[in-house]
Amino acid sequence: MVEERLPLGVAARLSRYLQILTQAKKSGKNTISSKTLSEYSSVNPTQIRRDLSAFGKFGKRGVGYNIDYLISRIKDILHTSGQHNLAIMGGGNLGTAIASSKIFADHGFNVAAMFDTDPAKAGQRVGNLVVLPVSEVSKVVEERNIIVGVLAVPPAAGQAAADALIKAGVKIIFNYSEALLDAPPGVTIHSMSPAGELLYALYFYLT
Amino acid sequence: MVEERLPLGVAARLSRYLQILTQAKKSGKNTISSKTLSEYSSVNPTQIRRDLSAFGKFGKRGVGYNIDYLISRIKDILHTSGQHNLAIMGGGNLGTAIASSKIFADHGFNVAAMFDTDPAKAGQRVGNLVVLPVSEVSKVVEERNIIVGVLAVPPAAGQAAADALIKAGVKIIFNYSEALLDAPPGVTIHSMSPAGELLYALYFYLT
DNA sequence: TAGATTGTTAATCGATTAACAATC
DNA sequence: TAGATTGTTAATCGATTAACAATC
Repeated sequence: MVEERLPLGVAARLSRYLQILTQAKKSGKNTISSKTLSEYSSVNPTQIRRDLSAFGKFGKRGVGYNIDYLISRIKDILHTSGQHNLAIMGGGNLGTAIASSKIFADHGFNVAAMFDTDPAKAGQRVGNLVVLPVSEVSKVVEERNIIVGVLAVPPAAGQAAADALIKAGVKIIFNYSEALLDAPPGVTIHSMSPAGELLYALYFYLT
Repeated sequence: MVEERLPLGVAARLSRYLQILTQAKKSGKNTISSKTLSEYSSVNPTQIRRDLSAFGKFGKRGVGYNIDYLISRIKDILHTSGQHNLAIMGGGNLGTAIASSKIFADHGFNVAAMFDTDPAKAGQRVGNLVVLPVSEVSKVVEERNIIVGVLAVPPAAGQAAADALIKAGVKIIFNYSEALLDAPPGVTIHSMSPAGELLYALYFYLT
């Protein structure tokens, strides 16, 4: 079997299916149809069947897809079965909310460190974590093998926080702030854009 | 000029441009090129020029696009110039973070109410807001003309929170929890999926 | 057997990209 | 004038959709 990088759209959709399947499993389901998956993902059911059947016959006609099996197959396709460590920049409400939720843990992402520029916050506990000063980013990122940095800081502090992570060797920056960030080649910036998505949803409501 | 609903992709991209332009303006820029917009949006520059030129000649050759002008043109196209009220369900860390940020305010969304199921939280202040009990959702949604509900609750409480909003007449649910939600026709559920997006970013890092 | 749902085809539509003349 | 960037074309590729036989 030839290993080629998936088209952007396919990788994005498979990631989305994986997230939905993980939740569906939690709610006690064992199988799921392309129709149900379509309702939760806003992807056309034919498209879903096409995406999956490109890699093998994963489903059972008349029944649907076995959730556990489909999760393991998609993880294989995306090469994302492992555990990965991430660091959160910002120990405020947002950083605390992210650290406390299982949203990343469910997919093998371990919150391995939390940093804050405020000296008064250093040493405070947030769940199992102790907030560290930004001066320790480089050391900790290397020691704990952190490849993903999550920005949960005010927009004005976004670029500085990103720079500290990048300098330390982090390769993927997940930006929860609305700041526009610059990064060198080889570093991926992924910005959440809730306001943009809300504008989009509103457009279809208004028209 | 014929008023037709935009294709999904076009509306999504225009919303994204609008969000980036709003940030770029804040950083003091007056003009922006399709190349720069491309770097921040991950949309091909030719695609951006095509999206915009479908509605008129908004740019200046050799210079780029005037940011203020482009913002006002895109708002016209998306019919999103007005002010809209939203309610946040959940007065925890996430709800507080959303209420405190300007991420929605920049785009004309006003956080008009915050609710929590915890009676101990009712009456507490979060910024300019007073946390209200869930029993008041229907009354407040009507009084304050709220059309968007933002879910910032634990996954197990997601469906109940959504149901309360929908019953009250909210038409757009913006889901920050990882819960899978069911909604009747006419109600749009828009779920954030940070874990899914992170899996996607990781795939391209690993391959 | 009857009902449901997959896997697959075929046709259409929108997205992507390179290239370049027009023009600021 | 020189450099930069838009607006636009043309060609290719991927997404979308309806439809339906296969089969659980």
